[in-house]
Amino acid sequence: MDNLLKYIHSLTEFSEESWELLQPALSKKQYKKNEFLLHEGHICNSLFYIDSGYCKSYYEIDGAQKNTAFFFENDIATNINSFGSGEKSEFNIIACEPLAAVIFDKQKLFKAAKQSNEIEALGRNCIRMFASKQEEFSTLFKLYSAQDRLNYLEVNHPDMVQRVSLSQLASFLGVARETLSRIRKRRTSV
Amino acid sequence: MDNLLKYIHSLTEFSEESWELLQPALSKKQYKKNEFLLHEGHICNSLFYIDSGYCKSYYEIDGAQKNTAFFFENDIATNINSFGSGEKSEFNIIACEPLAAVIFDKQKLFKAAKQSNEIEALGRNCIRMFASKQEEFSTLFKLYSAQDRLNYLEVNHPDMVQRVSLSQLASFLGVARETLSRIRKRRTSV
DNA sequence: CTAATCCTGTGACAATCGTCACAAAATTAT
DNA sequence: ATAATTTTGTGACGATTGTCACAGGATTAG
Repeated sequence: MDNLLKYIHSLTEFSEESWELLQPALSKKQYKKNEFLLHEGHICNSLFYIDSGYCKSYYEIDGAQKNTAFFFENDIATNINSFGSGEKSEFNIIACEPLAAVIFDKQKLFKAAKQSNEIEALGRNCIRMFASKQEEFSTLFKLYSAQDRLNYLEVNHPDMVQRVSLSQLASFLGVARETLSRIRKRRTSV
Repeated sequence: MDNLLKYIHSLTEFSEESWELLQPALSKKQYKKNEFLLHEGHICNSLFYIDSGYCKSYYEIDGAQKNTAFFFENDIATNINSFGSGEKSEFNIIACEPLAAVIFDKQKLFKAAKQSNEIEALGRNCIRMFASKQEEFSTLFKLYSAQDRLNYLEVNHPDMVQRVSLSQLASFLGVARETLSRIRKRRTSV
């Protein structure tokens, strides 16, 4: 829980009392590689704080996996729409490596938030961070070419480029596997 | 303010008392066409509830406008990252038509939120809606081709396709103006 | 260690897209 | 109403991308 506490302190003011109040909403869980954190068709009632390892969200379309996000250490993974609205998730979240997460239970989190403004503020900040991240990646597609998007990731999210395989990165960047391979070749030779 | 009140009620429980408490944070403003709601380089300290008309956010890159979002009646427009973090905005928000907005002032909104859990919840819901929307459009690029993205907009956001000109829509869909014109031609002839 | 599986690179070719250029159509301003 | 401006359509052409196919390399499972 040490990493989580540090993470929380980096986001917002947080007293020891709030931390105690938050405990009932938290649980640790280990996932094996390829184990699901969230299944398509299920309702997302959790926020997943990633303590170690990483996971991805993906849609299954015509039998192919289309990756829409990667979540690493100190990220919060969730389906923000399903979590907020209670609707079924249209995508999956799956561990890409052995993964350790701290799970925030929605109901218990809301109960705790009512008892502490700091917990309330924490929740708001998590959602805001999530929104900023979505905006960032959404903007990439409108401003840049596929090649520029790869550049951007290499500069701003080098960890992602290093840890995620080319095949996995391709759908995230909105191009075919082969195209990403050729882009990389063009880039390195220049 | 009638529309705003309806909008709030559609999102969350909201007592008359909360409504009264919220008033000091609100102000109405009319914008002319091409007037800025938010300027690049400025800090975003407002949420803009769009009462009538519509606006867009865009980056200015190499002298060209790259549109990243459109906000219509009953939408909240803002730079969620700048609003939350206090950093300068990297993009502009500009009225595309004569526009009437209700502006939420950040400082006063936070003050009001401390006095009412319902206002607090409203703020959280607005951010969540914003995050969902970003996620929706971000996903489009990873799952679909340019043609499919246009299809999606026509089905799920017909108002946008109707009200926004082709040139404006193009950068939002991540393609050149000419390409969008040809995609539309292909589509209608099939 | 060996076999099976997965990942990456690459060739070929057609489809799509970006860019430049210009004309027609639509909209806006005076 | 007329002129000015903006928006849209389209041709040409080169660049980029998707798709199919296959081979070599890396990784994983047993």
